[in-house]
Amino acid sequence: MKGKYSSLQNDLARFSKALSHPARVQIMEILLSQSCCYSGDMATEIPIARSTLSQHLTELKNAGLIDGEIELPRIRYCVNTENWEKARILFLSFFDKDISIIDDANSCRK
Amino acid sequence: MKGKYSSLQNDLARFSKALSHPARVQIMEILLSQSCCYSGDMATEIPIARSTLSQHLTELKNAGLIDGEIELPRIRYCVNTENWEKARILFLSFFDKDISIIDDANSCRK
DNA sequence: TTCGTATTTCGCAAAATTACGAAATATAAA
DNA sequence: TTTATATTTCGTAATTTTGCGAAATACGAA
Repeated sequence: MKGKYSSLQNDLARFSKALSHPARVQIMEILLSQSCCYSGDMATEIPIARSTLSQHLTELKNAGLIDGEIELPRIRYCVNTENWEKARILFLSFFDKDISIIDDANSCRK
Repeated sequence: MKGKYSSLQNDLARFSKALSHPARVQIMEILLSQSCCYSGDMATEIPIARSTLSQHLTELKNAGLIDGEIELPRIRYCVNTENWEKARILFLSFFDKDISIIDDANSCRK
């Protein structure tokens, strides 16, 4: 009782925080729908300044949900599939107590 | 092209924000596991001051995820099942995107 | 009425978030 | 070397979040 939060609670909160801004939701939707994307291409779709977009990309990167590969002068952003799957499992088990999907995911993992 | 965010994006961000703190994740877990709960009972499990807990409960209430029924001097909190289902559907559809797209992403990676 | 209980609201402070434009960075192309 | 391009980092500001303890609130019981 009254101990620290569990690591699952912290992980779910961390991923939730990463998705707690509509710009970041849109970024993930773009990356999920078209494999990879450059920051500039997203900037034409998302209604914020490029420097602000860059900050949101950094936050998603820090949360582990995306990776950025440098192809100067551009940077190619992609979903980090391993952590995306981790987040997916966390949210599915949080919202849907039917565990079968999670067991499948675990059995496919590495 | 650079329009406002869609209502689905805003809704998902709003629910994500509600779950973006481990205390609020724990609150939802408690309420989901035992239908309803009094603030004081949660206070014995969650490692924050009662006044801070009250703030988190208010945030979850504002996000629509929980309701509070007054039974003075206590308040009985319950999951708002309608909005919980709404959030559940949003998250499930967000995370259930076709994974093959992600495989494409890997195959096109330099 | 007074006391006890449960919870919130208030007042405050520290820290984080969000946002923008300007400047810096790093490379390829001319 | 100079120029163009894509993106980030810097500097700054406004707002929000998180946290606590003290005080307020509302009721039932003594």
